[in-house]
Parts: sequence; structure tokens; C-alpha cells
Amino acid sequence: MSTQTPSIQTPQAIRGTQDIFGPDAEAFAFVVETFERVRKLYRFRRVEMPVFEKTAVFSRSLGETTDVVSKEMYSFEDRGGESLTLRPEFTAGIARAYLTDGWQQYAPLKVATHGPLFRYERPQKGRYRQFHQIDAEVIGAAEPQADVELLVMADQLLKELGIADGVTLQLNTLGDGASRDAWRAALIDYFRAVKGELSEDSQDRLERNPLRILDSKDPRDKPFTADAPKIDDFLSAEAQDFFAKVTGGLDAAGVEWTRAPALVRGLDYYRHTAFEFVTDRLGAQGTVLGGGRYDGLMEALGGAATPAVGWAAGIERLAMLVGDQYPSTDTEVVVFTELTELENLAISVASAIRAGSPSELAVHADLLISGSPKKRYQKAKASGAWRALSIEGLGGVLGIARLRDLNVESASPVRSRIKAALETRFNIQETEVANAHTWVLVSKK
RNA sequence: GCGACCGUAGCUCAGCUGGUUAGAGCGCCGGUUUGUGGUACCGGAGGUCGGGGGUUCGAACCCCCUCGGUCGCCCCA
Repeated sequence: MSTQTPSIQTPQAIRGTQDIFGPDAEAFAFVVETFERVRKLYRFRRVEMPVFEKTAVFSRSLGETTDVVSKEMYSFEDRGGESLTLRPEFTAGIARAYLTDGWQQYAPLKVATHGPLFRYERPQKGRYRQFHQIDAEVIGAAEPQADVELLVMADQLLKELGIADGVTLQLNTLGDGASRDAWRAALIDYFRAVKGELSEDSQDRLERNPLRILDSKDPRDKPFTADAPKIDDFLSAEAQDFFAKVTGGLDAAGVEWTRAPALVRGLDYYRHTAFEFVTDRLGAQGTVLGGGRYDGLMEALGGAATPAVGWAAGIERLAMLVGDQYPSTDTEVVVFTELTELENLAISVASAIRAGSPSELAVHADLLISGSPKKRYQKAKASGAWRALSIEGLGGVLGIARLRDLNVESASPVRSRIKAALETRFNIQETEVANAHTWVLVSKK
């Protein structure tokens, strides 16, 4: 406890940033670890990307006039006067690298990454200014099988995270460029005819982004969205065939999906497949994983036309769904001694069992050698550790290590693992006294 | 950018219609007690009541501004 009264003001954290700790941090780590494992199964190559780029990387790919560019990016000038932007997404930076680093030679290229992203938005449940995503992209593959590959991987990821229940895959196609333009024109005609009866927001959307009227939350719009023109009536034969191959592939892989004809993307470069894995357990932010095919993006960055498809998912949202259902991070053994003169022996024992023999069988151990020696047993018990290894004195030898149950919930076998680890450092004698396994630490090796 | 609610010890909160030195539980530190045992008792550290201004004899409590939090709208790459 600090008894000082500092005169300086502690700076506050930046709005919309989070200090993730405790169960939230464990769930977060579980999401990342599971993603890493699954992406390797699907042979996606890991990439590490810069956290900031020239502003043009994002403004060109997203479209100069969109809200997201004009008011939702963290942009600043560096000392040379160049406009830079903290990445608001992974896709544009990866697309830039594909063009500037010669990654075309690896096409079709499957890549995966994760890390922090930044968007200047008002924080709310599941939305932060610095947040984190996992991301997977397939670049240079025009075939619908790439979409399938990505979706099957996403489906497996959600299942392995144990959060697939209550999450549904909503799938749609936006068709090719011609299909999409025809549909868009039809939607504008349809909604313009009833413009006066739409919500103010949707009247505005009619000019800016008519597709978005379809997923309006305003009840005044619902009567009209139900009967709005459907993309299916405007799909070219090629677009229909593409979508059929995507759905056929999902069925073959056993991935459940729901057709969502109103599911659209906010940006113009999307083509064909659009999808979201959605839950109703996260308030207003129901999308846990979303993506689609963005065949128009590379050209927006000055590259050759290159088909690509990808998805991203918010780690915080996935972690919220995981809740406390992550693998145990409990302390298996807490090492302590109530005798100050044996503290170094306790340090030695703790390091031995943490190193393990072999190392895969190392023990998850905490070490308690601070504070009042007499209260260490109480603290050990209160720590929630399953078992304790108490270091006690005995004449003529270094001391003894006694294994005792504290809060045993699991039959996790630690005794043999501890014994093997101790034998790497000590000459020991094993005894058994009053339900407690006890090793006499005779001498150091 | 807009709206609603909220802001008292490290944490969870109490504090009556504004009224003397702002409280509890938990946690933390120390002591005594106990000595197969997370006990019991005693003591201690820790609060500019988010910040600023105003009304009042008097403000944690009323008013204004501001900062922050939560949730929603817009937007959603």
C-alpha cells in the first residue's frame, strides 16, 4: 500500500481502450491460441503486418467519401508531413503488401494474422476504439472453393471455441458487378416510390447506400423491405453458378448455413459471397465473424485485377461468448515454506517442478515466499491452488517437500511429475506419511 | 455526430426531505491466537465523495459546465 501522496495526476487510459485482465484475458488468449491451431490445420500462412500505413492505403480501398474514411479513422501527420493512419482493418494492408512485396508469385495465397485495429467510434458493448481481430484471406483465387475453404475454417474455429451454439452462418451473394448494379438500380426505383414513408435515416440512405435500407432497424421501414427486389432476380448465370458452388461446398463439408437475402456489405468493392456468423447474445453487436469476396479491391490500390476473399472476427466478441469456458488456468501446486531459512530451498524446488522432467510434464506452480511466514498456509489455501508443496525442515538433510491437498477438484496426476522433476536436482528419498506424499531432499545433485 | 442512464476507500456498496470529525463488508499490511490448519480477536494503511464553477449559514446530496463509464442510434471496413 502506498503511503505517499503523489502530487502528479495519474494519466487516464484513452477512451475506448481496454486493459484486459483476469478471466477476460484468459478467454482472449484462448481465442488466439485456437485460431493459430486451426489456421495451421488449413495451411494458412502466418503474416505480421504494420499497425500503420499511409492513409491512402485505406482511403483508396474504402472510398474517399465514405463515413468510415471521413470520420472514423485514426489519421495523423508524421514529422515529415505525411498522412498516416492506424489500421482500421487488415485487408487493405495485406492487399498493399501483396502488390508491393511481390506476393503475386505465391498466388493463390492463404494468409492469416491477428492484432490490434483502431477505429474512432463511440464505445459501446463489443465496440472499442482499439480492438483486436483475427483475420484470414485468400488472395488470387477466383474459384468458389476458396470461399468454401474460408467458411469451413471459420465454422471449425467457432466449434473448437465451444461457441457454435446460438451462432448461425448467414450467407448471401451480391452477384458479379453487373448483377449487383442492376439490383441496386431496382432497389433505388422501388424505395424512391415510397420515399416519403421511409424513416429519415433510410431516406438519407437512399442516396448514399440504398442496399443498407434492407437491414434498417426502424419499424417504419420493415413493411417495405420485405417486398423489396431480391438479388436472385438479377443474378447472371455465372453468378448463380458461383453461389451454387459455394453452398454445395458448404453442404459437402457439413457446415450449416442460412440464406440471408438482405445481408449486404457497406462498400462497393464486394462481389459474390457475403457472410456473417451472427449471435443474439451480444446486444446490438451481433456479428462475431464476417467477410466476403472483394474482387474489386486490388484495382482500387492500383494493382492488376485480383480476386480475393476473406473474413475477420473480433477477438473481444469471441472472448465474450467463450466467457469462462476456456481451458483451466488453475494453479496445480503452490510451493511455500513457513521457515524463512528454507526460502531458497523452496525457490529451488519450484523452479525444478516448473522446468519439469520431461518439460511437457512441467507443473503449473505458484511460489509463496513473501509476507508473514506464519500466514503462508492460509494464503496458499486461499489462492485456490489444487495442492500445496510445503517445504519443511528436517535435521541432517536439506529439508522435506510435502504434498498436501488444498482444493482438489481434479484428479490431475502431479505426484509422479513432481517426483521426476525433483530427481533432476536432488537426491531424494520418497516416504509416505499420514496421507501426505513426502520427499526427503537429501542433497543437491 | 446524437440520445439515455451512471460516477462515494483497491472491489461491492450504504449515506434518510442538504445539517457536526464520510461508513460497512470484502481485500491488503501487522500482531496475538490456532497448529493438519483458509480460525478467532486486536490494530493499521487507504477517500480532494470524478474534476471545475454556482446556489446556500452549511453540499456526497440541488443547478450548470466538463471528464470518464455503460447501453443504444448513426456507421460498420
